[in-house]
Amino acid sequence: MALEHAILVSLLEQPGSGYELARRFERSIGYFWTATHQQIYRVLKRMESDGLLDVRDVPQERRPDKKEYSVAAPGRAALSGWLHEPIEPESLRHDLAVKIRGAAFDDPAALLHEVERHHRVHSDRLAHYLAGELRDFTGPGAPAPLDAGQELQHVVLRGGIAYERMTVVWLDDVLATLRRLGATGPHI
Amino acid sequence: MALEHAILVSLLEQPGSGYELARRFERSIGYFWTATHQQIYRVLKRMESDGLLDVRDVPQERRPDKKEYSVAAPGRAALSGWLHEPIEPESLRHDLAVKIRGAAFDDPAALLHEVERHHRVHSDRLAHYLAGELRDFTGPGAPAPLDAGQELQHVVLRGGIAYERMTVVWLDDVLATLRRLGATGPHI
DNA sequence: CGGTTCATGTAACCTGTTACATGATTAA
DNA sequence: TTAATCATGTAACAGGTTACATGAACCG
Repeated sequence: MALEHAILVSLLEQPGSGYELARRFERSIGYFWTATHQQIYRVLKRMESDGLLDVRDVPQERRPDKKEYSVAAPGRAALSGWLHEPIEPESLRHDLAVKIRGAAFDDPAALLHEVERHHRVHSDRLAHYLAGELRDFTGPGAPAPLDAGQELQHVVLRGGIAYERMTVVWLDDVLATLRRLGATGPHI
Repeated sequence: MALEHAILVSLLEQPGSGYELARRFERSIGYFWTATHQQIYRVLKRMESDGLLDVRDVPQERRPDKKEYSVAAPGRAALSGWLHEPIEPESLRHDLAVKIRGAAFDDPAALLHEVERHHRVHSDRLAHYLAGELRDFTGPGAPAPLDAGQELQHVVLRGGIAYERMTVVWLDDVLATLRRLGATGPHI
């Protein structure tokens, strides 16, 4: 149930509404955990009724009112407990790899456009992460020295950067392989 | 519904029983898509009743009989259709990154053992993939030249190798960061 | 007048996980 | 005789996805 924990971390970093959380899950924390607003509202409700979160109604002018959630003491304890439990190292879930192996039973060259599209998406993400790193951690406007929370956010971002960089290089390899197969020969 | 497609690819590569598929999902195809036997049996049953697969009862001596599944024409068509559809580039789902960011609100040093454990698991996977590459693709006993299917399996395996290598390097970075924070200072 | 942003939700469905269950054979 | 391997499944539950729904404000 890592979504709960991701929400606890995000609300500890900064209290906010379901809507705001949904947007954070599109960037920042969303770099390594995704969730839709439907999921978030459902889980927030449960966490509140379980006493992990506090809610505060915030009336706003010219905007709909919002509910601002923050972490209650039992929520903090739950997070701490989870942090001390071991978790399973993740395994990949990679549709594109399934497609690439499946291409042996179809036309490998037909995958070229798809792989090129993924290549563009990952290149864009890489550029976006690098811009964020410059803005928040390594650029002239960034705080120095960083506090522990910022150091940890930075090392997680470096992981995202390493992942995207590795993926772009691998997709180049995939493209070269598909082109070679398309050029030299027939398929099954 | 990528599990269906992963099963189609695996059964095209080699027909087999639910049990055999479950074991393949622990290695080979499991490097980039995981599934348990319960899931596999459920999906096989559905795919068979949808006409995507053929079943053949195979009586065995000194072993329980098994059901050998193979891909029927509509299954092959379904795979081909999926191969020509675009899919969303994946996003990461990485609990460990959630934990690392969460460590700012707990004791960063307490995560050291957990991260070291993940480091060992990924190092082992890397060694395992490299051994497989040598055995199946680059070593003296490997077929040469490779056919299209083998080339594609190899490029997917190279992706797994790149992923594990990147992860091990990143976890070194995480360990150094956690040690630095533990050494220098108090936390929130 | 139409699209985007802010803000919240319900309902149905599909997928994935965990626990339980059976039963034969083979190796230590 | 105990554990592991081969082989198949059911049931309950948790988690994730997709579609539908509402409504104000603001920008062009």
